[in-house]
Amino acid sequence: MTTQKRAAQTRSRILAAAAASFAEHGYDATGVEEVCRRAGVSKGAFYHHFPSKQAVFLQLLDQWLETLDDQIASILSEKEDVPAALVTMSSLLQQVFQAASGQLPVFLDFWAKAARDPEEWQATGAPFGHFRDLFGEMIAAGISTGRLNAVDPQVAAATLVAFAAGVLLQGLADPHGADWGQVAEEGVQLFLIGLERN
Amino acid sequence: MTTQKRAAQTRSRILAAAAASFAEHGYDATGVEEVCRRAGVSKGAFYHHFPSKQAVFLQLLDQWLETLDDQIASILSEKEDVPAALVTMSSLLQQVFQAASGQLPVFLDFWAKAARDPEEWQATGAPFGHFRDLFGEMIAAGISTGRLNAVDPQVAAATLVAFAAGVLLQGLADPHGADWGQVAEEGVQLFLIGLERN
Amino acid sequence: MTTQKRAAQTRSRILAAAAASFAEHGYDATGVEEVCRRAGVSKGAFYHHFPSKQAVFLQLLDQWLETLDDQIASILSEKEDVPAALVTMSSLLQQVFQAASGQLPVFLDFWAKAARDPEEWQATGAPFGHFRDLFGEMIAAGISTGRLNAVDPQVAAATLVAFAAGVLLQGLADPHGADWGQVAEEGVQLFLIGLERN
Amino acid sequence: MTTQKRAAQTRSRILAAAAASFAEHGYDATGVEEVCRRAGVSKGAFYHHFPSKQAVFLQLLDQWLETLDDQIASILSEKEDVPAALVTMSSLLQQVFQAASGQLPVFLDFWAKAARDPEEWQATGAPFGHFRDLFGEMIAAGISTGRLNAVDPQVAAATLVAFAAGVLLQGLADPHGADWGQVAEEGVQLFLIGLERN
DNA sequence: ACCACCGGGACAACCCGTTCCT
DNA sequence: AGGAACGGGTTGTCCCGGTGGT
Repeated sequence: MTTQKRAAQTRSRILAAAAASFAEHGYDATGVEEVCRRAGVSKGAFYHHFPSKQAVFLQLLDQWLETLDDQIASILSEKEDVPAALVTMSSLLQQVFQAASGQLPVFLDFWAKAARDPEEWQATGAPFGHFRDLFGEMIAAGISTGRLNAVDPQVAAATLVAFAAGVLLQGLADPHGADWGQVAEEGVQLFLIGLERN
Repeated sequence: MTTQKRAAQTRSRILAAAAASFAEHGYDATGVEEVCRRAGVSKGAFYHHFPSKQAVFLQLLDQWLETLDDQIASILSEKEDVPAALVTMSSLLQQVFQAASGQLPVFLDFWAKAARDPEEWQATGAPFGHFRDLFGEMIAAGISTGRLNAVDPQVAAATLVAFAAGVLLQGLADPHGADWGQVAEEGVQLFLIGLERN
Repeated sequence: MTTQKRAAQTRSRILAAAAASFAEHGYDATGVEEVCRRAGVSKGAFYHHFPSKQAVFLQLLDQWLETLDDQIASILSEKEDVPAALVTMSSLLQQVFQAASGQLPVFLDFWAKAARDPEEWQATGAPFGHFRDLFGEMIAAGISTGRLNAVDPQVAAATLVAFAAGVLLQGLADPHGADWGQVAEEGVQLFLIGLERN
Repeated sequence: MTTQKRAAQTRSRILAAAAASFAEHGYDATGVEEVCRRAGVSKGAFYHHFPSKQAVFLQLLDQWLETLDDQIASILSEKEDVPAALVTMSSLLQQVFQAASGQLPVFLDFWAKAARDPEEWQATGAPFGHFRDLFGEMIAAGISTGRLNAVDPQVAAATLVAFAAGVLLQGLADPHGADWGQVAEEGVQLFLIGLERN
């Protein structure tokens, strides 16, 4: 039993080390050796727990997506007023940006790979579509309660997600080029004007 | 003279080969050798014309940015009606997506690097900020002509650019996950409702 | 008792799995892991029963040599007519070739190592010399009974063994390059003409 | 020109170093790094001249086969008396064994690989069949001149080659187990008795 | 000036046989 | 007997400099 615990610990140390290294230099520029050094394990241990470097990459993404999913779901469940929930979302953007700011570039690495290899996309990228659905349901709910105009919920959701992704994208490469928190908030407001009934 | 022409041709063949290779496998996964093979030149020629692989990459980006800049500027100058110009923009998105769809992933490669290494890469990335300024000016003009509400032009511009970038981003990885052309068009419409006066 | 039986079973499963794997990919190209997977045991078990991969290899060779020894000895004891026994041998060649054809390449692996590293490997390889002695005795017997010419029994035996080994060797790499069964039989006949009295 | 000469030199130094290393430790146990160290070149140079370790292996085999081919062909052309030529061959065996004794184990490495992979066999092993044909023609010639009995030339040739290969094989692993020179000579004599007319 | 080839050497990911602890 | 951990070793690829010929 102790050995299993040790194994789990080793596993998570590798994951943590990989997360840090990937965030620092990017996926490609990070060698397995560095991850091992950082985790304090041998290469043998690394390849005992993971079949490849890519496997830990995808594993990390899975973890993060799950976390993000939980955060979003909790916001959606708390608020019953749809417009207010959307505004809350905009502040989530800021949180995401600050909390995971170090790890966000890793998403870019992944995205760049996924854009070229559809298989890789489906392996882990597909859950992203889930976000669109979540927003879509939220907006559909807003429409049915009469709080929002009768737009196509899917399109509106895609618009929203696109906006959020774009804000992150720009904030990533040019953190001080604008007040991205303000942009997130006011952008959503702008969007809401077109969406809200009257 | 002939020599110079040959040289220029070699240069551009290298650039074209690099563009194709980068688009196919990504910057990191593309070897100088492959570029040379594709361009039909030797490595000696490659390093005679460019100091490094990265230099080719940045050169390519410069070219594309310039092209994009021209396209946008021409749209902005033609239309004097700001809201209509914005809608036209949304169709530009589709054009960009279809025309340069193969080369868009390269932007991601670049962005991922720029997000990490401010020094080297951001020199070329800076022009992206220029787009925001262009939009900002356009919106400011719309406000002064009374066509748009008195919002902060910079924030509104950032919002629009973010939206555009986000649409591209999603369309890149998941081309069939939604009708991105429709999203682009209707998304802009949505924002316009909030922007337009009355 | 049950424990001992289980242990013996595990041992033989490892040996069988190793035999199959070695035959398939060769000694060097076969990993201990594969053998374990195939045998359905853990690496711990493997190294509990055998001190090293090489030990398994040598053990397998021992087994096979013993088997071969028995086969040859039984043929030699049955026939009292020496020339006839030799002809029977030639059919044994075919049997060997067909029955153990999968395992013959392993002998090559062994031979290649033994040719280089006299210390470790030759201990097991030595029994091969035993075959020559067996043949030598047989031929000496044939001479003393007057059935064979008075040749040097050792040299004649070495000649026959060399011929047999050579047929196997060629048949191994080029099974369809000739009818090796025919070659074995007629080759022995040819040598017999030189050996037989009158 | 000078650079081309240097390149050719580098190439042959790599081949020589590889030959020596392979002979010493065997193909598998020899690392590319060791070959490079021995040749005094970098890995870059190695992989500039050869696409893989296996490629230099096959190249070496080609060279050796060619040499052997020449030796055999010269013997065959000098002697017009077939039986005498065969006896001369038996002394060639000794020469081969002594001259190339260091490199012979490499043949075993190759043979072991070729026995498992038919493709590899055809790449370089096929020429071995050529030897059989050479002997076959020689024996056929002997038959037509009335010096040899009317045996199947192909079978007789295969027998001869098998004998030769077997002698080498045994001499390789057990150089002092017998006087292989004597075995070669007397074995051929024995064989000739069965072959020669009257 | 332009180009071609040769060469350098660091480093990549991955896998190996084996040991140790439970 | 199970399986986690070790760490050195494998081949092959990378980007780039240097040197000489056109």
